[in-house]
Amino acid sequence: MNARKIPDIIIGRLPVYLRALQHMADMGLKTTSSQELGERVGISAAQIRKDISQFGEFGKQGTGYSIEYLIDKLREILKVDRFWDMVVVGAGDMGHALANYQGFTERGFNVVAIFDNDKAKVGQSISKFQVEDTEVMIERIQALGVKIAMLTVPASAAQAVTDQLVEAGIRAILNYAPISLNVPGNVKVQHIDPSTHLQRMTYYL
Amino acid sequence: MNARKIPDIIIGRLPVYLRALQHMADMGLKTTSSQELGERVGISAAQIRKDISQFGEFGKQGTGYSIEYLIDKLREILKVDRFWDMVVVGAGDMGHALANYQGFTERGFNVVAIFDNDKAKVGQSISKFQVEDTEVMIERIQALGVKIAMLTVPASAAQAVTDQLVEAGIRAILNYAPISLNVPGNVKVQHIDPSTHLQRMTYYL
DNA sequence: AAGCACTTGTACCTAATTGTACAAAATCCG
DNA sequence: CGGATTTTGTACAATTAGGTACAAGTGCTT
Repeated sequence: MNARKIPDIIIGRLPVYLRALQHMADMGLKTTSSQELGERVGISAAQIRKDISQFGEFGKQGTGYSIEYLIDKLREILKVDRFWDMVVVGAGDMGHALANYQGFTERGFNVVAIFDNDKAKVGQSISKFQVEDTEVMIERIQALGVKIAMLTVPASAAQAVTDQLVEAGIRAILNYAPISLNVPGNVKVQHIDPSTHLQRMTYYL
Repeated sequence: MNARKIPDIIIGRLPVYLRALQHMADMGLKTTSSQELGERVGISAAQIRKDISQFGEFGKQGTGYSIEYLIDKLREILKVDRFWDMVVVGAGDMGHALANYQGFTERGFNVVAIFDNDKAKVGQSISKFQVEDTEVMIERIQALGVKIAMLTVPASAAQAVTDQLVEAGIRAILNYAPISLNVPGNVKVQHIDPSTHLQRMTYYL
């Protein structure tokens, strides 16, 4: 992997390739081509070759890519060749769903705690966790050394909680609250807002 | 709104602007500028002006934009100046969360039914709905005339269910299953996969 | 062993996207 | 009331992203 600055748009496609490759591996496939992978993910073969070649020459002419090898390389590039601990903030329906979600493990993630500011919810069991009070959130995050948070609080509380998360040392936030968050430049945010995604499609209906 | 082909990347930003504007309106603000809006959503002022100007001259020099007026225009452009009925497919944790979610109403959406293929779940109550059998899904969707679906089934079932949805006349799918879907060109898909979003951030950690 | 089919990685080209800068319009303020 | 200030919309420039095409390597088939 070279140190040249890679565009974020390329980084955004790598997890999609990785997901498709893992699916192919699960089906018992051993090799694939940019052509085949492209058809699966809906991206041109040339685009895929160019994206992958940013990081090295992982393919073989005539044969294509070894699925297992390419998976290893992509996991290394995306730094998911390890486990990342995460906290969930907000123990509503979405917080429950995320805490229960079984799909994180095979993708390199692991929920370690869930917080809420509602005293009625604190102490409740969700999956294998007990909801903890947001009052202890900063110290708990720091003690655990967690760098990733999933935010499922109401929009009205999201920015204040975000500020706390940043203070606690969180470096990546998956934001389910329907509001744009302001964070320092060294903190990454990804937004998941169903309404926003839906509105992007209604334009075409 | 002129008929010139607008790039999808611009369409994707409009819901973000709209969300921020509605937030500002809720706070009682009457006007804003591309500068202020840009700071809120993390996009350059020039970008915002250019995006908005694709659809008309909605601002006023020296003053900026009337928030209420711009909201109206964006809702019209995105076709959310009306209500869109939606179905949820998959009555797991995520299906529950979406069926219970209170945030759709104010953004132009409305869940009307929820389906699952698990007979044990059929008949169960979620929010104000009863889970229906996927066996009747196609006819129900057609009878209701629904065009939008949210897909929360396991990855292994996702493509088969998608094919059914397309057959039923669904034109937009919000896909929560961790797999790329193949659909005809007249059907839009948006993917929401927390692991994918997370992996896009771990690269930078 | 030679020819054929397949496939990568990249050089080159084109298209799309974003940034810069400013004229023109509107408001503000003393 | 007039100059200073704000802000839009857009022309133009720069940058970024994507498409095309092909040399060269690999394996398969006969």
